[in-house]
Amino acid sequence: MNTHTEENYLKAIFNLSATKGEANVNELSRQLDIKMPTVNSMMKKLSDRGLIIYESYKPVRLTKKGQKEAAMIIRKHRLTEMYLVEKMGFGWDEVHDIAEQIEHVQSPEFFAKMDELLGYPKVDPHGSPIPDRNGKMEWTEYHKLNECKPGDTVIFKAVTHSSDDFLKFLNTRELLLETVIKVISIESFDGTITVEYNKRKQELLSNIVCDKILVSHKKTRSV
Amino acid sequence: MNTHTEENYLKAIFNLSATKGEANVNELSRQLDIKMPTVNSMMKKLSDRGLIIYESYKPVRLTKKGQKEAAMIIRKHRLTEMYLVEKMGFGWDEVHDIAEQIEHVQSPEFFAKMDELLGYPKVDPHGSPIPDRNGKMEWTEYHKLNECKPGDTVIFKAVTHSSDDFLKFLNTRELLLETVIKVISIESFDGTITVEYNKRKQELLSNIVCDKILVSHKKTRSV
DNA sequence: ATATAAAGTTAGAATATTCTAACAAAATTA
DNA sequence: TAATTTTGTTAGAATATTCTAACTTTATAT
Ligand SMILES: [Mn+2]
Ligand SMILES: [Mn+2]
Ligand SMILES: [Mn+2]
Ligand SMILES: [Mn+2]
Repeated sequence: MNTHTEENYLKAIFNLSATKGEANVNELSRQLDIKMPTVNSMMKKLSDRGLIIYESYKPVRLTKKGQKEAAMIIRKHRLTEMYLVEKMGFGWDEVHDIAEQIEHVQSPEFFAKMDELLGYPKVDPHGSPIPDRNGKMEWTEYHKLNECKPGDTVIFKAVTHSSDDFLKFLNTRELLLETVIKVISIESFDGTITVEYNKRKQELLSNIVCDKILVSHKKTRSV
Repeated sequence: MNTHTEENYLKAIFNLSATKGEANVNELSRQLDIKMPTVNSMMKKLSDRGLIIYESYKPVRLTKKGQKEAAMIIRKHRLTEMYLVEKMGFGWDEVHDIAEQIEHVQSPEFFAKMDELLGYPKVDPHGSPIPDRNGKMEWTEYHKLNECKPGDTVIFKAVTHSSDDFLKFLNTRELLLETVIKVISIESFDGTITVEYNKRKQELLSNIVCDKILVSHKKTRSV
């Protein structure tokens, strides 16, 4: 079994890899708030343990084994977040820090029970996919809201960053997952987007905010 | 804040103190499965931190501060056990190991929510009292089943030891908390007790089992 | 192509937690 | 009381995780 610490490194590598397929020491250092030499040592250790591929001066990649173990921690994290929101009544902006701790609990039964009580959810409260027991997860191809065109009607499906502040901001604007959003216009000089949703008209969202919002295009899908 | 490790020591001291009011190094060593010299070092550390009173060759006692902090961990442990049983459907024999881990979660909101969802319970699934937010707990005076006399009719209120094995044994005998038990006879040579409860007649319980069962005498209480 | 900056590494040290071996004190037994 | 057992302590070492300081390699900018 991995220690609490090793699990946090694996998870960070997994998350950084999500976009680029690899993670470098410098980014891990920032992400984990741990100095580079410390990260460097841990990379050697994880490499020795067969969890990552590591060669000096190169970015690290998870091995099959590392991938699987990281996915299981992410799975526990996201199941926990979902449980906290759906079964305990927390807001989506309140669950990350708690899940950050509970993800390390060693008890397959505990997470199996959560999964069951939740009805085997596929996504967490932030729209991120929950890996299944085998570490597989379905990535639906979403678009960033700041890449949509005026006239597009889209559905809010996920956030790419889930800091408390950002989520609380979305709360104040009534912007929840599954909200149908119509893109009205985009300012050419700063990318500010004007949208409509629910009963709100002429709502302004900065480009930075829209960069963190993932949407699917509203289309009638043949079932 | 205390580390995970320090919390486990505090809890062990608290539990051992429950009976004698103090704990010695040797017992702590056995309880925690940590060698005596290690426990000895930790006693110095906890003493330096003002959590216990410690003098060489003497048993340790919790200070006010240590008492309070230990009680808060016990509170989190017992609330968790209650939540797992009442809200997630686990058996009373399945929750200790999970609670042992979740008790270390740092999130007042998380435990406050559990408490609220449970309706502010006073006891855990094993009949042990749950300390309140101030660390106070109500100890009802129960009797051991092996100290009852033939003819007594009592109510099963708590277990003093909650190992999986023991609780599973009680499950197989349909012995749950609140069961009304009638003491029929006690063998003088080995203390084996014959009892009746539910629809079971002439049920035999060893003295060792009865030593771990706490009961209250069934009496009409004026309300 | 240099020079500068950024990223990565090595060396050495600190803290936390644990252990074994050896010794000392206290309690129990004879 | 003296011998023995149990309990407790000290010393010294190992592992895990982290840091700072100094150095090296790679990437970027002039
Ligand atoms: Mn999260
Ligand atoms: Mn974590
Ligand atoms: Mn317990
Ligand atoms: Mn614990």
